[in-house]
Amino acid sequence: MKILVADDDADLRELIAFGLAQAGYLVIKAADGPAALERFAAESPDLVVLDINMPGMSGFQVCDTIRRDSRVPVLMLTVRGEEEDLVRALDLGADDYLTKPFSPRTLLARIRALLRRSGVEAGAPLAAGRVTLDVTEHAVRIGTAPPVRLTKLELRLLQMLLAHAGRTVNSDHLLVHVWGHRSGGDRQLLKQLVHRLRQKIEADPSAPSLLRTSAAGYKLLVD
Amino acid sequence: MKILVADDDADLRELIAFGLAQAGYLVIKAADGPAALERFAAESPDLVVLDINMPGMSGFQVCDTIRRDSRVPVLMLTVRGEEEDLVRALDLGADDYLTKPFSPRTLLARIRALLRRSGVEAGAPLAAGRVTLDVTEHAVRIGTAPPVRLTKLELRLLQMLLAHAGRTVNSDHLLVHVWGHRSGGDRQLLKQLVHRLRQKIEADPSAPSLLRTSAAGYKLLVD
DNA sequence: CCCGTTTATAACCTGTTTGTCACCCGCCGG
DNA sequence: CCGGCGGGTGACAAACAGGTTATAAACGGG
Repeated sequence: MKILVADDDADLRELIAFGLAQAGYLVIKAADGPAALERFAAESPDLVVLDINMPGMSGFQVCDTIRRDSRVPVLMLTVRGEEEDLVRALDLGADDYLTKPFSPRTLLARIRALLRRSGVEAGAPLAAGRVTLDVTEHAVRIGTAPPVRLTKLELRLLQMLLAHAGRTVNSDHLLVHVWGHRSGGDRQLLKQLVHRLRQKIEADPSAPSLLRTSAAGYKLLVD
Repeated sequence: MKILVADDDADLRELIAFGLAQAGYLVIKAADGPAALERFAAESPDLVVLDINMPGMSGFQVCDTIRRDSRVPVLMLTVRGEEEDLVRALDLGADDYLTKPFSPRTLLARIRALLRRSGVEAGAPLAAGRVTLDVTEHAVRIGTAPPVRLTKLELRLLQMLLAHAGRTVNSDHLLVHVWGHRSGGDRQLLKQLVHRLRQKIEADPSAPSLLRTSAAGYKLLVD
Protein backbone atom coordinates (compact mmCIF):
# COMPACT_ATOMS: atom_id res chain seq x y z
CA MET A 1 0.00 0.00 0.00
CA LYS A 2 1.64 3.20 -1.18
CA ILE A 3 1.00 6.60 0.36
CA LEU A 4 2.26 9.90 -0.97
CA VAL A 5 2.99 12.54 1.67
CA ALA A 6 3.40 16.10 0.43
CA ASP A 7 4.41 18.75 2.93
CA ASP A 8 7.03 21.47 2.76
CA ASP A 9 7.73 21.26 6.48
CA ALA A 10 10.50 18.68 6.59
CA ASP A 11 10.01 17.83 10.25
CA LEU A 12 6.32 17.20 9.94
CA ARG A 13 6.79 15.35 6.70
CA GLU A 14 9.32 13.02 8.22
CA LEU A 15 7.19 12.52 11.29
CA ILE A 16 4.22 11.50 9.21
CA ALA A 17 6.35 9.36 6.97
CA PHE A 18 7.87 7.64 9.94
CA GLY A 19 4.51 6.91 11.50
CA LEU A 20 3.11 5.51 8.28
CA ALA A 21 6.18 3.43 7.62
CA GLN A 22 5.86 2.04 11.14
CA ALA A 23 2.35 1.03 10.28
CA GLY A 24 3.66 -0.89 7.32
CA TYR A 25 2.84 1.48 4.50
CA LEU A 26 5.20 2.27 1.71
CA VAL A 27 5.75 6.01 1.91
CA ILE A 28 6.67 8.36 -0.91
CA LYS A 29 7.61 11.89 0.05
CA ALA A 30 7.44 15.22 -1.70
CA ALA A 31 8.50 18.64 -0.42
CA ASP A 32 6.43 20.82 -2.72
CA GLY A 33 3.59 20.83 -5.17
CA PRO A 34 5.42 20.06 -8.41
CA ALA A 35 7.36 17.28 -6.72
CA ALA A 36 4.12 15.85 -5.41
CA LEU A 37 2.62 15.73 -8.89
CA GLU A 38 5.72 14.21 -10.29
CA ARG A 39 5.86 11.49 -7.67
CA PHE A 40 2.15 10.95 -8.03
CA ALA A 41 2.50 10.29 -11.74
CA ALA A 42 5.51 8.08 -11.25
CA GLU A 43 4.25 6.00 -8.36
CA SER A 44 0.47 5.87 -8.54
CA PRO A 45 0.06 5.83 -4.78
CA ASP A 46 -3.08 4.44 -3.17
CA LEU A 47 -3.62 7.54 -1.07
CA VAL A 48 -2.32 11.10 -0.90
CA VAL A 49 -1.71 13.21 2.20
CA LEU A 50 -1.49 16.82 1.16
CA ASP A 51 -0.57 19.94 3.08
CA ILE A 52 -2.50 23.00 1.98
CA ASN A 53 0.22 25.50 2.82
CA MET A 54 3.03 24.88 0.44
CA PRO A 55 5.18 27.53 -1.19
CA GLY A 56 4.80 27.93 -4.91
CA MET A 57 2.00 25.55 -5.67
CA SER A 58 -0.64 25.16 -3.01
CA GLY A 59 -2.20 21.93 -1.94
CA PHE A 60 -5.37 23.10 -3.63
CA GLN A 61 -3.73 23.22 -6.99
CA VAL A 62 -2.11 19.87 -6.46
CA CYS A 63 -5.41 18.34 -5.42
CA ASP A 64 -7.15 19.84 -8.40
CA THR A 65 -4.57 18.53 -10.78
CA ILE A 66 -4.62 15.09 -9.27
CA ARG A 67 -8.39 14.99 -9.50
CA ARG A 68 -8.21 15.47 -13.22
CA ASP A 69 -6.45 12.18 -13.54
CA SER A 70 -7.54 10.10 -10.66
CA ARG A 71 -10.05 9.20 -7.98
CA VAL A 72 -7.36 8.34 -5.46
CA PRO A 73 -8.32 9.26 -1.87
CA VAL A 74 -6.84 12.59 -0.82
CA LEU A 75 -6.46 13.74 2.78
CA MET A 76 -5.70 17.42 3.27
CA LEU A 77 -3.82 18.97 6.17
CA THR A 78 -5.03 22.42 7.25
CA VAL A 79 -4.34 24.83 10.07
CA ARG A 80 -7.05 25.23 12.65
CA GLY A 81 -9.63 27.86 12.05
CA GLU A 82 -9.31 28.33 8.32
CA GLU A 83 -12.87 27.38 7.70
CA GLU A 84 -13.03 28.38 4.06
CA ASP A 85 -9.93 26.31 3.32
CA LEU A 86 -11.84 23.24 4.36
CA VAL A 87 -14.74 24.03 2.17
CA ARG A 88 -12.51 24.69 -0.76
CA ALA A 89 -10.56 21.50 -0.21
CA LEU A 90 -13.65 19.37 -0.12
CA ASP A 91 -14.98 21.20 -3.16
CA LEU A 92 -11.88 20.27 -5.05
CA GLY A 93 -12.50 16.64 -4.32
CA ALA A 94 -10.47 16.00 -1.19
CA ASP A 95 -11.93 13.10 0.75
CA ASP A 96 -11.02 14.13 4.28
CA TYR A 97 -9.03 16.71 6.17
CA LEU A 98 -7.15 17.04 9.41
CA THR A 99 -6.34 20.24 11.30
CA LYS A 100 -2.85 20.69 12.64
CA PRO A 101 -1.69 19.85 15.13
CA PHE A 102 -2.81 16.25 15.16
CA SER A 103 -1.46 13.08 16.64
CA PRO A 104 0.10 10.45 14.43
CA ARG A 105 -2.45 8.06 15.85
CA THR A 106 -5.30 10.19 14.57
CA LEU A 107 -3.75 10.49 11.16
CA LEU A 108 -3.34 6.75 10.97
CA ALA A 109 -6.94 6.18 11.97
CA ARG A 110 -8.16 8.56 9.28
CA ILE A 111 -6.00 6.99 6.66
CA ARG A 112 -7.23 3.52 7.53
CA ALA A 113 -10.79 4.77 7.34
CA LEU A 114 -10.19 6.36 3.95
CA LEU A 115 -8.57 3.29 2.54
CA ARG A 116 -11.37 1.15 3.87
CA ARG A 117 -13.93 3.48 2.36
CA SER A 118 -12.23 3.48 -1.00
CA GLY A 119 -12.14 -0.28 -0.94
CA VAL A 120 -8.42 -0.43 -1.46
CA GLU A 121 -7.68 -1.69 2.00
CA ALA A 122 -6.02 -5.06 2.08
CA GLY A 123 -3.51 -5.97 4.74
CA ALA A 124 -0.22 -4.41 3.75
CA PRO A 125 1.73 -7.17 2.07
CA LEU A 126 5.00 -7.22 3.88
CA ALA A 127 5.81 -10.72 2.81
CA ALA A 128 6.09 -12.79 -0.33
CA GLY A 129 7.43 -16.28 -0.60
CA ARG A 130 10.24 -16.79 1.88
CA VAL A 131 10.88 -13.07 2.27
CA THR A 132 9.37 -11.30 5.25
CA LEU A 133 10.00 -7.62 5.73
CA ASP A 134 9.69 -5.97 9.11
CA VAL A 135 9.45 -2.32 8.22
CA THR A 136 9.52 -1.03 11.78
CA GLU A 137 12.76 -2.87 12.50
CA HIS A 138 14.32 -2.23 9.10
CA ALA A 139 14.89 -5.92 9.02
CA VAL A 140 14.26 -8.74 6.59
CA ARG A 141 13.97 -12.42 7.27
CA ILE A 142 14.54 -15.08 4.65
CA GLY A 143 12.70 -18.29 5.47
CA THR A 144 13.60 -19.15 9.03
CA ALA A 145 17.01 -17.51 9.01
CA PRO A 146 17.70 -14.86 11.65
CA PRO A 147 16.60 -11.34 10.65
CA VAL A 148 19.07 -9.08 8.87
CA ARG A 149 19.18 -5.34 9.34
CA LEU A 150 18.75 -3.20 6.25
CA THR A 151 19.71 0.39 5.56
CA LYS A 152 17.12 2.94 4.49
CA LEU A 153 17.84 2.57 0.79
CA GLU A 154 18.03 -1.20 0.92
CA LEU A 155 14.67 -1.21 2.62
CA ARG A 156 13.09 0.95 -0.03
CA LEU A 157 14.47 -1.17 -2.80
CA LEU A 158 13.25 -4.36 -1.21
CA GLN A 159 9.88 -2.84 -0.44
CA MET A 160 9.41 -1.98 -4.08
CA LEU A 161 10.48 -5.40 -5.27
CA LEU A 162 8.29 -7.04 -2.67
CA ALA A 163 5.31 -4.96 -3.72
CA HIS A 164 5.75 -6.39 -7.21
CA ALA A 165 6.98 -9.80 -6.16
CA GLY A 166 7.51 -12.17 -9.04
CA ARG A 167 7.38 -9.49 -11.67
CA THR A 168 10.20 -7.54 -13.21
CA VAL A 169 10.52 -4.00 -11.96
CA ASN A 170 12.03 -1.61 -14.42
CA SER A 171 15.34 -0.01 -13.38
CA ASP A 172 13.97 3.46 -13.93
CA HIS A 173 11.04 2.81 -11.64
CA LEU A 174 13.39 1.55 -8.98
CA LEU A 175 15.58 4.61 -9.36
CA VAL A 176 12.62 6.92 -9.02
CA HIS A 177 11.22 5.05 -6.07
CA VAL A 178 14.43 4.76 -4.10
CA TRP A 179 16.04 8.09 -4.90
CA GLY A 180 13.16 10.11 -6.16
CA HIS A 181 14.96 12.43 -8.52
CA ARG A 182 17.58 11.32 -11.01
CA SER A 183 16.05 10.68 -14.35
CA GLY A 184 18.66 9.07 -16.49
CA GLY A 185 22.23 8.04 -16.05
CA ASP A 186 22.51 6.88 -12.50
CA ARG A 187 22.45 3.12 -12.95
CA GLN A 188 25.57 2.88 -10.94
CA LEU A 189 23.77 3.62 -7.69
CA LEU A 190 21.22 0.93 -8.35
CA LYS A 191 23.97 -1.49 -9.27
CA GLN A 192 25.66 -0.91 -5.93
CA LEU A 193 22.50 -1.06 -3.94
CA VAL A 194 21.47 -4.33 -5.49
CA HIS A 195 24.91 -5.67 -4.82
CA ARG A 196 24.80 -4.71 -1.15
CA LEU A 197 21.30 -6.05 -0.73
CA ARG A 198 22.32 -9.35 -2.29
CA GLN A 199 25.18 -9.64 0.17
CA LYS A 200 22.59 -9.46 2.91
CA ILE A 201 19.75 -11.61 1.64
CA GLU A 202 21.25 -14.13 -0.73
CA ALA A 203 22.61 -17.45 0.46
CA ASP A 204 25.19 -17.22 -2.32
CA PRO A 205 25.43 -13.59 -3.48
CA SER A 206 27.39 -14.57 -6.57
CA ALA A 207 24.53 -16.79 -7.74
CA PRO A 208 21.40 -14.88 -6.77
CA SER A 209 18.33 -17.02 -6.21
CA LEU A 210 15.98 -14.36 -4.85
CA LEU A 211 16.91 -11.02 -6.35
CA ARG A 212 17.37 -11.75 -10.00
CA THR A 213 18.52 -9.54 -12.82
CA SER A 214 15.91 -9.61 -15.50
CA ALA A 215 15.28 -7.94 -18.82
CA ALA A 216 15.29 -4.21 -18.11
CA GLY A 217 15.37 -4.39 -14.34
CA TYR A 218 15.26 -6.70 -11.35
CA LYS A 219 12.74 -9.01 -9.82
CA LEU A 220 12.18 -10.91 -6.63
CA LEU A 221 11.53 -14.62 -7.08
CA VAL A 222 8.80 -15.91 -4.86
CA ASP A 223 8.16 -19.60 -5.52
CA MET B 1 -0.55 -1.13 -27.74
CA LYS B 2 -1.31 1.20 -30.67
CA ILE B 3 -2.45 4.77 -30.29
CA LEU B 4 -3.62 7.02 -33.08
CA VAL B 5 -2.84 10.70 -32.60
CA ALA B 6 -4.74 13.11 -34.83
CA ASP B 7 -3.82 16.78 -34.63
CA ASP B 8 -3.17 19.34 -37.33
CA ASP B 9 -0.59 21.17 -35.21
CA ALA B 10 2.59 19.38 -36.19
CA ASP B 11 4.55 20.49 -33.12
CA LEU B 12 1.95 19.31 -30.68
CA ARG B 13 1.41 16.12 -32.61
CA GLU B 14 5.07 15.26 -32.55
CA LEU B 15 5.35 16.14 -28.88
CA ILE B 16 2.51 13.84 -28.00
CA ALA B 17 3.82 11.13 -30.27
CA PHE B 18 7.24 11.35 -28.72
CA GLY B 19 5.89 11.15 -25.18
CA LEU B 20 3.76 8.14 -25.97
CA ALA B 21 6.53 6.38 -27.83
CA GLN B 22 8.76 6.93 -24.81
CA ALA B 23 6.12 5.29 -22.68
CA GLY B 24 6.27 2.24 -24.89
CA TYR B 25 3.23 2.77 -27.04
CA LEU B 26 3.23 2.36 -30.76
CA VAL B 27 2.11 5.66 -32.22
CA ILE B 28 0.32 6.31 -35.48
CA LYS B 29 0.00 9.89 -36.59
CA ALA B 30 -2.51 11.77 -38.68
CA ALA B 31 -2.54 15.46 -39.59
CA ASP B 32 -6.21 15.87 -40.44
CA GLY B 33 -9.61 14.24 -40.20
CA PRO B 34 -9.62 12.16 -43.37
CA ALA B 35 -6.10 10.91 -42.67
CA ALA B 36 -7.19 9.97 -39.15
CA LEU B 37 -10.06 7.88 -40.46
CA GLU B 38 -7.87 6.28 -43.05
CA ARG B 39 -5.19 5.36 -40.50
CA PHE B 40 -7.88 4.23 -38.09
CA ALA B 41 -9.26 1.81 -40.64
CA ALA B 42 -5.83 0.59 -41.65
CA GLU B 43 -4.32 0.19 -38.20
CA SER B 44 -7.10 -0.56 -35.74
CA PRO B 45 -5.47 1.33 -32.89
CA ASP B 46 -6.36 0.57 -29.28
CA LEU B 47 -7.00 4.21 -28.47
CA VAL B 48 -7.48 7.48 -30.34
CA VAL B 49 -6.32 10.95 -29.31
CA LEU B 50 -8.28 13.47 -31.31
CA ASP B 51 -7.94 17.22 -31.59
CA ILE B 52 -11.27 18.97 -32.00
CA ASN B 53 -9.94 21.89 -34.02
CA MET B 54 -8.82 20.49 -37.32
CA PRO B 55 -9.25 22.14 -40.67
CA GLY B 56 -11.63 20.48 -43.08
CA MET B 57 -13.07 17.76 -40.97
CA SER B 58 -13.45 18.49 -37.27
CA GLY B 59 -12.63 16.10 -34.49
CA PHE B 60 -16.35 15.81 -33.86
CA GLN B 61 -16.98 14.35 -37.27
CA VAL B 62 -14.06 11.99 -36.93
CA CYS B 63 -15.24 10.83 -33.55
CA ASP B 64 -18.74 10.33 -34.83
CA THR B 65 -17.55 8.30 -37.78
CA ILE B 66 -15.31 6.16 -35.62
CA ARG B 67 -18.14 5.52 -33.21
CA ARG B 68 -20.26 3.99 -35.94
CA ASP B 69 -17.79 1.18 -36.28
CA SER B 70 -16.02 0.88 -33.02
CA ARG B 71 -16.01 1.17 -29.24
CA VAL B 72 -12.34 2.13 -29.14
CA PRO B 73 -11.56 4.64 -26.36
CA VAL B 74 -11.39 8.20 -27.69
CA LEU B 75 -9.74 11.09 -25.88
CA MET B 76 -10.52 14.54 -27.22
CA LEU B 77 -8.29 17.61 -27.02
CA THR B 78 -10.08 20.90 -26.54
CA VAL B 79 -9.13 24.49 -25.82
CA ARG B 80 -9.96 25.73 -22.37
CA GLY B 81 -13.28 27.40 -21.88
CA GLU B 82 -15.17 25.93 -24.81
CA GLU B 83 -17.72 24.37 -22.54
CA GLU B 84 -20.17 23.33 -25.23
CA ASP B 85 -17.38 21.58 -27.11
CA LEU B 86 -16.95 19.27 -24.19
CA VAL B 87 -20.60 18.46 -23.96
CA ARG B 88 -20.75 17.77 -27.64
CA ALA B 89 -17.65 15.60 -27.55
CA LEU B 90 -18.95 13.48 -24.74
CA ASP B 91 -22.31 13.27 -26.49
CA LEU B 92 -20.63 11.88 -29.54
CA GLY B 93 -19.13 9.10 -27.49
CA ALA B 94 -15.72 10.45 -26.55
CA ASP B 95 -14.53 8.79 -23.36
CA ASP B 96 -12.50 11.61 -21.91
CA TYR B 97 -11.19 15.03 -22.80
CA LEU B 98 -8.24 17.21 -21.99
CA THR B 99 -8.04 20.98 -22.24
CA LYS B 100 -4.95 22.52 -23.79
CA PRO B 101 -2.45 23.26 -22.58
CA PHE B 102 -1.72 20.05 -20.73
CA SER B 103 1.41 18.30 -19.60
CA PRO B 104 2.57 15.15 -21.38
CA ARG B 105 2.43 13.51 -18.00
CA THR B 106 -1.24 14.27 -17.60
CA LEU B 107 -1.99 12.98 -21.04
CA LEU B 108 -0.18 9.78 -20.25
CA ALA B 109 -2.06 9.34 -16.99
CA ARG B 110 -5.38 9.82 -18.76
CA ILE B 111 -4.47 7.41 -21.48
CA ARG B 112 -3.45 4.80 -18.96
CA ALA B 113 -6.69 5.31 -17.09
CA LEU B 114 -8.71 4.97 -20.29
CA LEU B 115 -6.93 1.83 -21.34
CA ARG B 116 -7.40 0.38 -17.91
CA ARG B 117 -11.06 1.26 -17.96
CA SER B 118 -11.55 -0.24 -21.38
CA GLY B 119 -9.94 -3.43 -20.19
CA VAL B 120 -7.21 -3.33 -22.81
CA GLU B 121 -4.55 -2.40 -20.27
CA ALA B 122 -1.01 -3.36 -20.99
CA GLY B 123 0.74 -5.98 -18.98
CA ALA B 124 -1.44 -8.29 -20.93
CA PRO B 125 1.07 -9.90 -23.23
CA LEU B 126 0.97 -8.86 -26.85
CA ALA B 127 0.06 -11.87 -28.98
CA ALA B 128 -0.82 -12.94 -32.48
CA GLY B 129 -1.04 -16.45 -33.82
CA ARG B 130 1.54 -18.62 -32.13
CA VAL B 131 3.67 -15.66 -31.07
CA THR B 132 3.30 -14.29 -27.54
CA LEU B 133 5.39 -11.37 -26.43
CA ASP B 134 5.99 -10.52 -22.78
CA VAL B 135 7.29 -6.99 -22.90
CA THR B 136 8.24 -6.65 -19.23
CA GLU B 137 10.31 -9.82 -19.35
CA HIS B 138 11.77 -9.12 -22.79
CA ALA B 139 10.76 -12.61 -23.76
CA VAL B 140 8.87 -14.24 -26.61
CA ARG B 141 7.20 -17.60 -26.77
CA ILE B 142 6.41 -19.44 -29.97
CA GLY B 143 3.53 -21.84 -29.51
CA THR B 144 4.34 -23.91 -26.45
CA ALA B 145 8.10 -23.71 -26.80
CA PRO B 146 10.03 -22.35 -23.82
CA PRO B 147 10.30 -18.56 -23.78
CA VAL B 148 13.30 -16.97 -25.49
CA ARG B 149 14.95 -13.82 -24.19
CA LEU B 150 15.15 -10.91 -26.59
CA THR B 151 17.45 -7.93 -26.61
CA LYS B 152 16.08 -4.42 -26.51
CA LEU B 153 16.20 -3.92 -30.26
CA GLU B 154 14.84 -7.36 -31.08
CA LEU B 155 11.96 -6.63 -28.74
CA ARG B 156 11.13 -3.38 -30.46
CA LEU B 157 11.27 -4.94 -33.88
CA LEU B 158 9.00 -7.78 -32.87
CA GLN B 159 6.66 -5.40 -31.11
CA MET B 160 6.17 -3.49 -34.32
CA LEU B 161 5.70 -6.59 -36.43
CA LEU B 162 3.30 -8.08 -33.91
CA ALA B 163 1.24 -4.92 -33.76
CA HIS B 164 0.77 -5.24 -37.51
CA ALA B 165 0.62 -9.01 -37.56
CA GLY B 166 -0.14 -10.45 -40.95
CA ARG B 167 0.60 -7.26 -42.81
CA THR B 168 3.82 -6.06 -44.34
CA VAL B 169 5.64 -3.38 -42.39
CA ASN B 170 7.72 -1.02 -44.42
CA SER B 171 11.46 -1.10 -43.74
CA ASP B 172 11.56 2.63 -43.13
CA HIS B 173 8.84 2.37 -40.50
CA LEU B 174 10.75 -0.38 -38.79
CA LEU B 175 13.93 1.68 -38.86
CA VAL B 176 12.19 4.63 -37.31
CA HIS B 177 10.43 2.58 -34.67
CA VAL B 178 13.48 0.60 -33.61
CA TRP B 179 16.20 3.22 -33.87
CA GLY B 180 14.20 6.40 -33.86
CA HIS B 181 16.55 8.56 -35.88
CA ARG B 182 18.68 7.36 -38.77
CA SER B 183 17.91 8.35 -42.29
CA GLY B 184 17.05 5.91 -45.02
CA GLY B 185 20.42 4.37 -45.80
CA ASP B 186 20.76 2.11 -42.83
CA ARG B 187 19.18 -1.05 -44.17
CA GLN B 188 22.12 -3.07 -43.08
CA LEU B 189 21.19 -2.68 -39.41
CA LEU B 190 17.70 -3.89 -40.06
CA LYS B 191 19.02 -6.78 -42.10
CA GLN B 192 21.20 -7.86 -39.22
CA LEU B 193 18.50 -7.41 -36.64
CA VAL B 194 16.05 -9.49 -38.63
CA HIS B 195 18.70 -12.11 -39.04
CA ARG B 196 19.36 -12.24 -35.31
CA LEU B 197 15.69 -12.33 -34.47
CA ARG B 198 15.13 -15.19 -36.89
CA GLN B 199 17.87 -17.19 -35.21
CA LYS B 200 15.85 -16.89 -32.03
CA ILE B 201 12.28 -17.43 -33.15
CA GLU B 202 12.41 -19.51 -36.31
CA ALA B 203 12.47 -23.30 -36.21
CA ASP B 204 14.65 -23.20 -39.33
CA PRO B 205 16.18 -19.73 -39.61
CA SER B 206 17.29 -20.34 -43.18
CA ALA B 207 13.69 -20.99 -44.25
CA PRO B 208 11.68 -18.44 -42.29
CA SER B 209 8.08 -19.41 -41.63
CA LEU B 210 7.13 -16.62 -39.24
CA LEU B 211 9.17 -13.56 -40.08
CA ARG B 212 8.94 -13.29 -43.84
CA THR B 213 10.61 -10.91 -46.21
CA SER B 214 8.08 -9.23 -48.40
CA ALA B 215 8.15 -6.42 -50.86
CA ALA B 216 9.60 -3.27 -49.25
CA GLY B 217 9.67 -4.72 -45.77
CA TYR B 218 8.92 -7.62 -43.47
CA LYS B 219 5.84 -9.25 -42.07
CA LEU B 220 4.88 -11.66 -39.37
CA LEU B 221 2.76 -14.61 -40.52
CA VAL B 222 0.00 -15.47 -38.12
CA ASP B 223 -2.08 -18.34 -39.47
C1' DC C 1 33.15 17.15 17.51
C1' DC C 2 34.35 12.41 16.64
C1' DC C 3 33.63 7.76 14.96
C1' DG C 4 31.21 4.20 12.72
C1' DT C 5 27.83 3.57 9.29
C1' DT C 6 25.75 4.55 5.05
C1' DT C 7 25.76 6.43 0.49
C1' DA C 8 28.11 8.21 -3.67
C1' DT C 9 31.73 7.95 -7.09
C1' DA C 10 35.09 5.66 -9.68
C1' DA C 11 37.69 2.08 -11.83
C1' DC C 12 38.07 -2.45 -13.63
C1' DC C 13 36.39 -6.97 -15.49
C1' DT C 14 33.23 -9.66 -17.81
C1' DG C 15 29.89 -11.23 -21.15
C1' DT C 16 26.39 -9.34 -24.21
C1' DT C 17 24.60 -6.37 -27.59
C1' DT C 18 25.06 -3.57 -31.43
C1' DG C 19 27.28 -1.53 -35.46
C1' DT C 20 30.28 -2.39 -39.39
C1' DC C 21 32.44 -4.85 -43.01
C1' DA C 22 33.17 -8.36 -46.47
C1' DC C 23 31.30 -11.67 -49.03
C1' DC C 24 27.65 -14.90 -50.70
C1' DC C 25 23.76 -15.93 -53.62
C1' DG C 26 19.76 -15.39 -56.82
C1' DC C 27 17.53 -12.24 -59.84
C1' DC C 28 17.05 -9.02 -63.61
C1' DG C 29 18.12 -6.12 -67.53
C1' DG C 30 21.32 -5.16 -71.00
C1' DC D 1 27.07 -13.74 -70.62
C1' DC D 2 27.90 -10.12 -67.44
C1' DG D 3 27.43 -6.75 -63.87
C1' DG D 4 24.59 -4.45 -60.57
C1' DC D 5 21.19 -4.84 -56.91
C1' DG D 6 19.05 -6.41 -52.77
C1' DG D 7 18.75 -9.47 -49.21
C1' DG D 8 21.16 -13.16 -46.27
C1' DT D 9 25.26 -14.63 -43.62
C1' DG D 10 29.43 -14.86 -40.82
C1' DA D 11 33.11 -12.51 -38.49
C1' DC D 12 34.75 -8.98 -35.70
C1' DA D 13 35.29 -4.77 -33.04
C1' DA D 14 33.22 -1.04 -30.48
C1' DA D 15 29.94 0.18 -27.12
C1' DC D 16 27.32 -1.17 -23.36
C1' DA D 17 25.45 -3.19 -19.09
C1' DG D 18 25.92 -5.65 -15.00
C1' DG D 19 29.03 -7.39 -11.17
C1' DT D 20 32.78 -6.43 -8.18
C1' DT D 21 36.04 -4.01 -5.42
C1' DA D 22 38.08 0.13 -3.55
C1' DT D 23 37.81 4.63 -1.79
C1' DA D 24 35.81 9.11 -0.73
C1' DA D 25 32.06 11.91 0.99
C1' DA D 26 28.04 12.51 3.79
C1' DC D 27 25.34 11.35 7.57
C1' DG D 28 23.95 10.49 12.40
C1' DG D 29 24.28 9.11 17.20
C1' DG D 30 26.87 9.74 21.25
